[in-house]
Formats: sequence, C-alpha cells, structure tokens
Amino acid sequence: MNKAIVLAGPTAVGKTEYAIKVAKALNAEIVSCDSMQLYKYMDVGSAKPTKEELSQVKHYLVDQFDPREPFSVSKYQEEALKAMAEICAKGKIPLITGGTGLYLNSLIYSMDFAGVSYDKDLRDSLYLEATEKGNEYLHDMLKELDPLAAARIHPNNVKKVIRAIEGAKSGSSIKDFNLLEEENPDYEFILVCLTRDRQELYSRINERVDKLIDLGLVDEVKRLMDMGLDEGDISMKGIGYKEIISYLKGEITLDEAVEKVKTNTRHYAKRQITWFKRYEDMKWFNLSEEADPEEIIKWLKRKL
RNA sequence: GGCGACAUAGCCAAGUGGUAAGGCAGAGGUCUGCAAAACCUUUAUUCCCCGGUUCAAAUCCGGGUGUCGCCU
Repeated sequence: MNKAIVLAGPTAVGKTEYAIKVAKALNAEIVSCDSMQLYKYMDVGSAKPTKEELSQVKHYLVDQFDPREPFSVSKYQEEALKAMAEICAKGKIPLITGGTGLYLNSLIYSMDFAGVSYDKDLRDSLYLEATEKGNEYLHDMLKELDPLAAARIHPNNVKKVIRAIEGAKSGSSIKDFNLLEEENPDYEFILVCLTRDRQELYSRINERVDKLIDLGLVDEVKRLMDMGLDEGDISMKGIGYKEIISYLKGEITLDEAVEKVKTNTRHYAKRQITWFKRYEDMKWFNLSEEADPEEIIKWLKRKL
C-alpha cells in the first residue's frame, strides 16, 4: 500500500517552511490541503508560498482555481486524490500539507459526497423560512425528515440544518462522522501535526497580519473586487478578505479591519488545533520546544 | 485651590435596597458538499478603600484615594 505523509498544523505555525524541508529530504511532492491557497489571484491574504518556495518542490492544488468559481470539499477530494495518484506513479511520496481539517478528512476517510447534491433554490427558501419562522421551526422540520441528524445538529446551526434537510429531501441522510470508520483503502497515512505554545502562535499571527498589510493585501482585495468578486463568494469568506472588503466598502476603518483579521485568525488557529486533536495516531511536534526539522524527518523516516 | 461627574472581570458595560445582565477578548468543544465556514459550552462569592445605617448595600450616608471635566 502507498504511504502518504500528512503535515498538519494551525495557521502561522510555520508549515510551509517545514513542508519544503521535509519534502526535499524524503523525495516527496506537496499536495496542499488549504481551502484558500488553492485559488489564483489570492496570494497575499492566503499567505501562499512564494514563487521561490514553490519552485523548490512541486506543489499541487496551490494557485490553481478561479476564485469566481464555487469550490467545495467534494471537488477538493477529487483533485487531491488525483494528485496523490500522480505522485505515487512517479515513485514519490505525497506530502499533504495544510490546515483545512475537513479537506484532510476527505482524503483519510472514504467520505462519499456523491449522494446529496447542492440545491441553491432550496437552500435560499429554507434560509428565508428560518429568518421568518425561527431556527426551531426549521429544526423541527428536520426532526420529521431525519430524526437522527436532527438529534446531533444544534437548532442554531442553520447552515447545517439546511444541509441536512437538503440531504433528507434527496433521499440520503447526512452521515455522522463518528459512525464512519472506513479509512481510505488506497493509502497508509502518517500523521504529523506542528504546533507552538499558544502565546507564541498568537504573536506570530499578529505579526503576520501586519506583514500581509505591508505586502499589499488591500490592493490585492481591490483587484479581486474589480474582478467582480464580493463578500458573497466562497473564496471571499477567507480571513483577511472579508474584513478588507468591509473596509473598502466603508463599513469599518482600516485599523478595525486589521484587528478583526487578527482575532479571526487567532480563533481559526484555535479551532484548527481542536480539530487535529481528534486523530489518535497524530504525532505532535511543538516547535516552541523542538524546532529542528531534522527531528521530524528522522521520525518520518522510521515510519516509511 | 474651588465645583462637578465618574469608579463594577483583561476591555466595553447594565444594574439606584432583595443576593452581580449582556457584549468583546480568553479557555474548552462540535464537525460528511460555502469549512479561513457555521455552531455550542464556559468565565466576578463580589462591585476603588475604610467606616456607618439596615433583617438585607454595588446601590443610601460620612470620610479617604484615583480618573476626567469645568472654574480661579
């Protein structure tokens, strides 16, 4: 069975740098697992690897998709698995790097997204109903259609309630991750997660946001808006984009936008860490204590 | 120096005699088609200090301290 390495970690922990070192040492190629870096034209805000970094190791799923087109896990799964197969065919090791937990799961587990389609009209009308009649009303509707799903989805999580209703109406229920133990049969995944002490991670985040502003984030967002992108587009839900759009529309000041980007990024990093804690086989490296990439490479070599 | 206002969690605050709202930040968590999304849980034995009144005080009274504003 082919082996694949996963190098996960919260935003701003230093994944890009470590991934390149690891990939070079192990003759691996990088498959990005990042829901924002995969878009074109979004370089600054997504903290995409630089051209120089990209030239050192072949990267897949970076700078590849048009931000005006909708993207989703299912598309990610399809593309990433294709990339992994391609890498293995070359006799190299796929190194999956990134911080988007759900996308990572779509690779590690046999998640099947085919059953339920996306129904824009249904979603819109359900949203309207939730606004008019309340979250409970919609949740009750789900209770009728799929009691199991209703039991584990909080009524206030309207987005998810709607998704479950959408699923139930098209005849297949949204599955509970915890009941699904099927792992991807094609690969053996070696899981590594980078982390840092909380205080240090937060300082790095704050510094990085200031740096992104210096690098021209505002101009980048302006260009994207000129391309017709707006806060409603999926790609513009990214941290750093939605806040700057709000500034450019005159809703908040630049200082307020920057502060928001910082706190939202901190919140995001916290959620990522929570997500990665779920993997029992995950090997953690705290870079605040052990920062030598050689240690990680040594550990990985023993597993390969 | 005089007059006035204010003092409640890391921050912003509500509360004017009946046992400390809420928001933000922080912490913990959930996760199968927008996931950098969406959502949940949690945080003051005490209200600047000292004394008094009262069954009962963050709330009323006296004194002190501090901050801000105005006046000379």
